[in-house]
Amino acid sequence: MADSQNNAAVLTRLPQYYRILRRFLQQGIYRCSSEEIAAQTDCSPTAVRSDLRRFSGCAKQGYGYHVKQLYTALGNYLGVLDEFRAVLVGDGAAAQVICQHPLIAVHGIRLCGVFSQTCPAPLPASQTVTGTLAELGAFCRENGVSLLLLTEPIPVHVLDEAIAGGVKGIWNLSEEKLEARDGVLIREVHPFDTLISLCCALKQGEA
Amino acid sequence: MADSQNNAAVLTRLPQYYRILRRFLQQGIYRCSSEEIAAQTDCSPTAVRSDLRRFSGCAKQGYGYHVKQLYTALGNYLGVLDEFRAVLVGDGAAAQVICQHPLIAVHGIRLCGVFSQTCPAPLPASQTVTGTLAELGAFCRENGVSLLLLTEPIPVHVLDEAIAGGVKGIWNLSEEKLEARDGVLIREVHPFDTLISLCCALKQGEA
DNA sequence: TAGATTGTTAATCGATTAACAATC
DNA sequence: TAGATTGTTAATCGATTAACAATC
Repeated sequence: MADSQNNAAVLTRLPQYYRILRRFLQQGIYRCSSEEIAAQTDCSPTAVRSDLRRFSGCAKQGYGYHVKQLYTALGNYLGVLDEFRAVLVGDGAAAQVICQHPLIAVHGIRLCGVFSQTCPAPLPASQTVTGTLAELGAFCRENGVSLLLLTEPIPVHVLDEAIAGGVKGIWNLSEEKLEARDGVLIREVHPFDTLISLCCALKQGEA
Repeated sequence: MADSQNNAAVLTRLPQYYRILRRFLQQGIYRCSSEEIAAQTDCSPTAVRSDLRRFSGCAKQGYGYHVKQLYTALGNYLGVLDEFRAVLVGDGAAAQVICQHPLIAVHGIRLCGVFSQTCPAPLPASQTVTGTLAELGAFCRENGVSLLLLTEPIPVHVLDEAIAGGVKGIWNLSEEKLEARDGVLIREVHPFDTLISLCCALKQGEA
């Protein structure tokens, strides 16, 4: 209701703001204006204000935004404070990289397990379980896992088991496209696409 | 000239098409329609046709697109066939993950070196040099490196040396924002933003 | 020729911004 | 009060789409 501004474009920017606010907090900045946020992004101050309108409880006219309040409100809105349980399908290197991210290392997502065709080596200093794909479905069910992070393709029947085990969202970093399924949200993620567009820009007149 | 359709939105889609066409080729599909491409993406067939208009040499009315030709033309346009030389700044795990991507493993980008505060372990079965950040600038100059892939923040003076050494584009996967510099293209990449938006969608009514 | 599918335009849709009133 | 900055609207801008002509 009245969430008319809940469009796709806004939803790509809210996580950016979240990141920027976290940096502000780390730097001891507790108050900021839409202009200061905009300077860290590609958007205009007007766009920032328009996006953050729904969090107007964290702002005062003439003063700006209360960073801590806004960070919390945003985190709450984005579901990041819910500590969703996740499982990674991928090899040890991918797991190590992903574990380092603040969203997992600090808070937001709780990475409960890492699974692969052959069981990955245990992660250093972590209580994350490792196992083979055959164990994935049961593990999801027993541990209330709702998120699946894919860095490599998995067989369809393994995916079916995970979904049967309660997985509701899939973050797919692999090259293989997943087909849509009822009741399951899928995000195909392709970071290398931006590297290609960088090459393109580099090739066309250097600037 | 007459490149009026060269807007940002199109440039985010061309790498997608490139990926999809590669998959088609792997599957032995040598001809496809705009509808078949669109089915693999979030866009409409009309959008695909409009985007690919500039490659009309690879299409025939009533027939569709010639996959091989279009793949090559796209790769050429995107600069991916130029085999830019790149250096990665990051630890061994990040390097291992990034090396596996077809853009680097197969063709497109030539990863010449991996550098970090402490020298990373050599990559398995690869001629990629490893070294410490102190060696980065000289290495870039001596090896014609034009791309810097960052998976962790680097000290400003190291970045300066790399740029002085000829780096023209930076693909920044780290959390630290880089400030703009003349003559250097920077892409800030945040794959985890999509994971956050997935959490958000998951939190709001499951669907 | 009939069928298929691109190329292209004009209309629609949605997102961004400029400007300023509201208010701290 | 004066200065700053949000909140909000109306205008602009740009991207998407529907529809169909062109043509293989």
